[in-house]
Amino acid sequence: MTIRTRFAPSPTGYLHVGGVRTALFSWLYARKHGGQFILRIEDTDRERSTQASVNAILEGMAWLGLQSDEGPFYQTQRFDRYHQVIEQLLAEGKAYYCYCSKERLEKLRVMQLAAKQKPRYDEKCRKITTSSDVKGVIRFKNPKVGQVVVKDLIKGNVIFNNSELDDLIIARADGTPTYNLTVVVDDWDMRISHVIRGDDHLNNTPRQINLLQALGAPIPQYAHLSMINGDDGQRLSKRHGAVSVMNYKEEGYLPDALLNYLIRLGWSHGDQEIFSRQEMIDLFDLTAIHSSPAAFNTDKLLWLNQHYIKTGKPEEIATHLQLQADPSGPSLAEIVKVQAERAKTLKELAENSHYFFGESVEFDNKAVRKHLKPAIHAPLTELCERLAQLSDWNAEGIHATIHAVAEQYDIKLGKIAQPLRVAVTGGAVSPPIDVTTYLIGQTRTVERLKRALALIGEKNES
RNA sequence: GCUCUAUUCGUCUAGUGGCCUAGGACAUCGCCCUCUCACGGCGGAAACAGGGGUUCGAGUCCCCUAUGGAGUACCA
Repeated sequence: MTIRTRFAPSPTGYLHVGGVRTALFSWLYARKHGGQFILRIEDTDRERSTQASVNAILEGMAWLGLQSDEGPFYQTQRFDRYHQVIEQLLAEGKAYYCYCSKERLEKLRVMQLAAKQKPRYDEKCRKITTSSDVKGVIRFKNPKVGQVVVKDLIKGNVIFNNSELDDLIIARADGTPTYNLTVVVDDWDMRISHVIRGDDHLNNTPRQINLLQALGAPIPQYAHLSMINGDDGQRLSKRHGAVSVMNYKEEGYLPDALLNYLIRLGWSHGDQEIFSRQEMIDLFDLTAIHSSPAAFNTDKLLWLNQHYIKTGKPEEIATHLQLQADPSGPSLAEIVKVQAERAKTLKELAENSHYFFGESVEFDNKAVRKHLKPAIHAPLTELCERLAQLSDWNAEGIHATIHAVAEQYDIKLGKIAQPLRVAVTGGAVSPPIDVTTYLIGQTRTVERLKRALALIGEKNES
C-alpha cells in the first residue's frame, strides 16, 4: 500500500506552529515511506476563508520547505463532486432534509443542557418525507446503535457509542457542503492512507467513519496529535507572541531550527535533540509520538536556532540575513562566522553588526564614559598611529600591535582593547577585537580611532 | 453539564514490571576559560499529581479522585 498523507488547513487565519507540526508529521511520514504528501485547502466556509490566509499558508509551507507532491486542492472547486455524493446519500435513504429552524434547535439545546444532557439533534425530521424544493439543511442518518472504534495510531483504540452521536448536517440551507462531508469525500477520492491531524478532530472521527461506511469507502488509518500549549500551559494564542510562522521568519529564526524544535514536541528518538532533515525522515515514527499535550518553550527554540546559526554554512545562513552589506566592507558570510556564537536569532545578529558597515558608529554613552577616559588618550594615539602604518592588515598583525602598545605603556590588554572596541564599534560588545578590527578595515578603523581621540580631547577640556 | 483525552524535574522528554539511588536537553545557579559579550568545559539544585488495588516487586498494569486539554455549530 502506498502511503498518502495530507495537510488540510482551513484558510481562516495564519499558519500557526500547531498547524506546522501536523504538516511536518504528515510530510515526514509520507517521505519516510516513499509516499505522497497532499496539500488541501478546506475553504468551504466562504464567510471566513480569505485569499490572504491561503497565501499565508502557501508562503509558510514554502519557507519551511515542506513541499507537497499533489495540490494545493481547493474544496470550493469540488462542489459538483460533493453534491453528487449528497444526492446519492439522499437517494439511498441515508440522508434526509431537515426543516427545523435555528430557533427550535437553539431551544432544544438549552433544554438538553438544563437537563444535564449532551446537546444533540432529536431527529424530528428524520421520518418526514421530503421534497427538495423547500429550503432546508441535509442531515446524515447516523446509526443509532452499536459503537465506532477509532483505531488511532497514537491514542490507541478510542470507542464511541453511536448513541452519543447525532444526525450531523452535511449540507447547509444554501446547499453548500459542510466539513465532515467534504473531508470524507476528499480523503476517499484522494486515496489518503493516513489521516494525521490535531486531536481537536478526534471527536469528529467516529462521524466520519460512519459516513465513510455509508459510502462504502475504505477507512484510512488515523493518528491524532495532541495540541501545543503556550509557555504557561494554556492554549496557544496571540498572547504568547508569534502565532504565524512568518513571524518566526521575521524574528530571525531558521526553518530548520523551527522544524527541529517542533519535531521534538511530542516525539523523541532516545535522547537525541538535533535532527537534520534526512535524520527526521529516517527516524520518524508515528508510534513514538506522545499523546499528551506539550507546552511551547521559546528558550529551547532559541537554543536550537543558535545551534543552526553556529553550525550552518555561513554562506547559507547569510542568505537569510536581513542586513544591508556594503561593498567596501566584509561579506555577510564573514560576519555570520564571527557573530554566530553571540546571537540567538538572525535579527539579533543583524542588529549587532551595523558597525561593520557605514561611515560612522553610534556611540553608546555608558561605554564611552567607562572606557574613553583621558588616561587612555596617549596609548590610543600610539595604537592609532601604528595601526595606520600596519602594512599587512590581518588579525594576527593587529593582535601583535595591540599587545605591543599594551606592553609599551605597561597596561593590561583589556585596558587598551576595550577603548579600542568602543572607538571602532561604538559599544563594549563585539567579537574578539583583532578580528573585529580586521573586518572593519584599516581606513575605517583609523578614522574611527581619530574621532574617538578627538572625543576624549573634548571631554578633557570641558 | 455530557462525551473524548491527557498527567515523570520550571519546560521538552528517556523509561514499556526488577537495568531507576529515575537518565538527557533547554532554562536556572556555581566554578573554569577570557580583551568585552558570547561560545565552550566542569559541577549543583530540580520530577514519577493524590489515593486505592494487582504483584515477590509498579514511574511502568487496573480503578477512583484531582487538575489540564479537546469536542459538544447551517466553523473547520
